[in-house]
Amino acid sequence: MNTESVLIDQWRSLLSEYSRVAQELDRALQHHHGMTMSDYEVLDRLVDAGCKARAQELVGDLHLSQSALSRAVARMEKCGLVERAMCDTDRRGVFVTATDAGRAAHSAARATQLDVLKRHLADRVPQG
Amino acid sequence: MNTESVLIDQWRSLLSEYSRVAQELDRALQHHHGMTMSDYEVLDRLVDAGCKARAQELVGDLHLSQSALSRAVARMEKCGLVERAMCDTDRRGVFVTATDAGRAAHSAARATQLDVLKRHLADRVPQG
DNA sequence: TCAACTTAGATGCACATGCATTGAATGTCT
DNA sequence: AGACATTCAATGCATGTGCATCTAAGTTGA
Repeated sequence: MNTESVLIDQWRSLLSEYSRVAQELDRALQHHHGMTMSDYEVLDRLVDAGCKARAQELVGDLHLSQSALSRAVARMEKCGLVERAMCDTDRRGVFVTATDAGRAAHSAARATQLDVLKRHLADRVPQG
Repeated sequence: MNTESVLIDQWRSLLSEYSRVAQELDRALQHHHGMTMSDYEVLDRLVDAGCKARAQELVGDLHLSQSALSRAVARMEKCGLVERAMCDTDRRGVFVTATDAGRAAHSAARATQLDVLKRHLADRVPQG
């Protein structure tokens, strides 16, 4: 049996599709919102979590290393999209909260994301 | 209808699976062969093309920018995996050829790749 | 209480990437 | 032939990333 070439084909497909969409998405987000795909992911999870979350929680949900998250938050803080706050119960921890501007940016970026996905995931067959 | 959340779910799945596999793959290739995932991709396409190809052709098949390819080839040349040669018919062009060491490295790295894919794509349902 | 260990997050560092530009070679049009 | 545009590949630059490390804070155990 041909398990190996099937695996490789699967991987190549996955890689291809990811690369295609990610490139468009990154470009669009960068161009329209000055935001990385990672930045948007962070903002998105943050909003999902009620616009306030421990950095630690976010790391678990994202495909980013701890240091990458730290810098993403720093970037976004500099842009006024989020704020960092001490955590009372554990002063090692950091609460990240989305500002009004952050929520607005998220909303706008989400529209951009959907637009890109519509154009570049359209040919995907939904899996049974 | 709920097209939008379906799209987003699809994208999140794609991103998740890609990230998981890519991370393992990158780590394994780096650790065992001192090679980037991109380096391996380049070497792989090169072997597919008969161990000799124009840089230009490679760019088309890969998910890399022209500059990234240029540097990947430079890296691999420094490691003795490939060689660059003038192209007679178009002296702007560059032929990239896999050396013996390059072919050996490809073969070894391919085994590593398959190992990772077996362990991390195993739960994928093959599509129709 | 004090020492050893663990955990949260920031940062120095090396490095891969994309964009824009450069320089050379080729093509095209008059 | 000569001027202008296009293409190939390399490179300066800015930036995002992971790894290893650091500091501060919390935890555990004697």
